Amino acid sequence: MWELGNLWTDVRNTPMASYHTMMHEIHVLLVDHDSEGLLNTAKLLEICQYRVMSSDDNTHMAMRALENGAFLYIKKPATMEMMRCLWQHVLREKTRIIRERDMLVAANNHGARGIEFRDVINHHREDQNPSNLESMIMMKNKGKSKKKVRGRNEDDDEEYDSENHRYTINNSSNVKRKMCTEWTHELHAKFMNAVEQLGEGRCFPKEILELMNVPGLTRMQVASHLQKCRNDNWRSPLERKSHQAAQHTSSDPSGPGYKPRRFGSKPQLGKPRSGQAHESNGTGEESETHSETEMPTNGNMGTGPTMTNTSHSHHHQQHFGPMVQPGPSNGPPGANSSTNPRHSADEFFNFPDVDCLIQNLSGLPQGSGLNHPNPGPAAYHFDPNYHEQNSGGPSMDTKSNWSSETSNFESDHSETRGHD
DNA sequence: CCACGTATCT
DNA sequence: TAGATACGTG
Repeated sequence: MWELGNLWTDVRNTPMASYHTMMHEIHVLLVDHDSEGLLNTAKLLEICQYRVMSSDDNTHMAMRALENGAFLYIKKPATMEMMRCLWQHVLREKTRIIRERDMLVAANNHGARGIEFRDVINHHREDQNPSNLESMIMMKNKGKSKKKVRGRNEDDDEEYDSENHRYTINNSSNVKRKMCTEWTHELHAKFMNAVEQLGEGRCFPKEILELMNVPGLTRMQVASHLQKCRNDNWRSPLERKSHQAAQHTSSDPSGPGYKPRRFGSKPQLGKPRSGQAHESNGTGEESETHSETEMPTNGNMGTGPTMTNTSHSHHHQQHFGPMVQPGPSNGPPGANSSTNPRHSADEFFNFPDVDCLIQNLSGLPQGSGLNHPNPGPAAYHFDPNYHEQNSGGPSMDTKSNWSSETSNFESDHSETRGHD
């Protein structure tokens, strides 16, 4: 937790960014159906010298901000204490973003590609009517998440989880958010590449994760994605964008409920636990097919195309290399406006003085590009056209891949999983 | 305890 | 819906 007192002092002593200036750069968008509450909150914020952009008809703006990753969402009643602490969240968030981007950039320099994140708010609350919102603080945000196991009903207050980046503002009005990775085209391509390397009969989350070598990505996430892909429940962002993508493979033999399993997944049985017996391992992995106990879905395997290839035979040499980047690398905030058209909401996310402050306090480079929602080479993409730009790019037939290539239990990967 | 697959949640 | 999480199993 940041120490308010120290920071407060630091901020005020900071020559490069006066407190007043900094606060004025923190834009706060208020959305509240209760005009009185709106006024009250606005008043609090203004007392604290934030720049308040409240407007009774700012629904559109609110939505744009949300779409672009607003990250603080505060419920009423807002208190002065909360207002006074808001700026810390801005700084913290920005600092974190810088650090994470640095990490990702470093990783990129080593050939590894970070993952793209988006805010769950953005994901789940698109349909949310602004009138339901109490009030919110809109700020740019993208970051990484890490799982946090919680009880199901555990919905009440939570402390700040440094790994999860969830916040709780003391007086029970908790400001929490949840991040989730987005399986982009590129990320999925890596996933598929790993799957193919492993062989479709024996792709396990852990192995996939290791092969993917994507910083920040967790096994759980890979497992989740694997599940979706196995059940053919995943659509690439492009497909999603292109309007549900026409159901694609509806020409299935088994009828409407037909859901071919991918990658030859075999729950439990197919999984040769490291040291474990892994009965009938060796070559004939299909032997498990009948020994199968409770996976009716496996019947689908038979219906599938039944590729006999090994992973190598159809190894698509997909170039994950130069990930499509929206614009010229690291251009100054407005420089690449041609490729990165600004949104109206962008103006919320521009805090030059805050960056300055961060630089002072943390020693982080100022050229970190935080001024712009679409910073460039890192994995944070705000550009809504980003995927569209990709679409023209390397046409990796990821989806069709799965459709055509089903599991292969006959693959002769003698190499079992070598660890654990 | 770890990793997995599946079910369920958000 | 997509992705995260819960949960039971080996």
